[in-house]
Amino acid sequence: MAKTSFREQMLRAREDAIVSSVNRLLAEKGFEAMTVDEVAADVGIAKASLYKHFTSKEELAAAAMIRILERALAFTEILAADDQLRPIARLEAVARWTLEVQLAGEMPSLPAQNSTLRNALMANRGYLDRLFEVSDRLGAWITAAQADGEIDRQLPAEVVLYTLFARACDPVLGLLKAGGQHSDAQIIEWLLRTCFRGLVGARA
Amino acid sequence: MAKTSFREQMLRAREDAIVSSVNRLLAEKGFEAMTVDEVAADVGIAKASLYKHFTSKEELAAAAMIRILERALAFTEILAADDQLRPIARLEAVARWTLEVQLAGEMPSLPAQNSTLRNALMANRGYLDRLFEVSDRLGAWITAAQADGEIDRQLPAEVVLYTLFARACDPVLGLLKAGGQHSDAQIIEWLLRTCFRGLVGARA
DNA sequence: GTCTATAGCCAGATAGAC
DNA sequence: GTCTATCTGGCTATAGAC
Repeated sequence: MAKTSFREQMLRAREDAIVSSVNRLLAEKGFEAMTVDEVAADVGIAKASLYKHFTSKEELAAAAMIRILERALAFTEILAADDQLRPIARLEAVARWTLEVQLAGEMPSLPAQNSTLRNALMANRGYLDRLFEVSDRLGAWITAAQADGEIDRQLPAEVVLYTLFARACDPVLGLLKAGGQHSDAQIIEWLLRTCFRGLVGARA
Repeated sequence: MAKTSFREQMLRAREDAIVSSVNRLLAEKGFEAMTVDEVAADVGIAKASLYKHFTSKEELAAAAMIRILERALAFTEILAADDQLRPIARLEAVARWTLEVQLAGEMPSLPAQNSTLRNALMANRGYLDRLFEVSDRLGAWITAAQADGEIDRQLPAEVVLYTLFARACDPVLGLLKAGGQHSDAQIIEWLLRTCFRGLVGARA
């Protein structure tokens, strides 16, 4: 098996620090507004050193996207391990998790259409593999929840899946948070409610 | 009254053409990805001529945002004129209208946080006035619909308003449209359904 | 007010010493 | 692998002739 030298550990730690900075800056300002100089300054190294680890700005962002997808995968593992949970409860838990990540300022926003970032991601096997894996897991829970009658059977699973992804970077959270009038917990409850029960609300 | 010379009519027509191009390009690629050269080429005039009409790229975008808000205002006028419509029906009609505009490729996306565009818009009286006017009208319908029990009373009107604004540029529509599997009408029905009734759907 | 040509700037990427 | 210094290209904005 591969020997992990001290040198390599340091390298990993540094790359981890880089990805953390990128992740935060992506969440804060988005891909276009984030500059590589900023990232370097935030990490505390020279810009040229960044390019020894990642060959382009797009690859930097891709690393952050991959990390958040892996965090999502890890969370779904935890949910999957609890066999008491019904599919709808798992979906709600995932949605809640995405909102919490967003509130923590750690959710990089979805790539805009037709950007250089989107092209890079669509050509990045590591990103796509993880995206598909997350989609597969959620997709299975969605169809199961529809079988239970807990998710609208008239909606294609695709629509439900895309909606959950979109809510993970819903600007509504940022707007409410910026207002400063409400607690984080309250905001999350409202957004979960509008996501699953709609603006109309419960009609039990 | 002000005389509208032929010269001035031509000027208005040209500015109108400019704003149309900007609007379409904003919807297609967003503010950062859109270049002034592109706008000029699309309109068919030189870039320097653009700057005789609008003093900056931000002002170009602001003009497009103002136009879409005025279109929204005009649509609310029509709805307000029909006194048979209940508040919830008006809100649904507005939501449907925003989706139709989005499908037509005419909905400029919401300004990202902390961008130069956001700063410019927040300092633009014409934009803010219209934004507030739209918000006021929708706000009145929202509280009325809540009084009717047709919109969730547990949600602050603010949350409902922000959600409607956010759905006007929901990436889900673009994803479904890009898939090419479904008709425009079908996509709109699904998105309206998830917006008002949530992923859980009707439980009548 | 329209054009061509260009200034000025900024950000992504690289050279080359250590 | 890290640094400083620099290259390069693209974009906003403007000068100046007509």
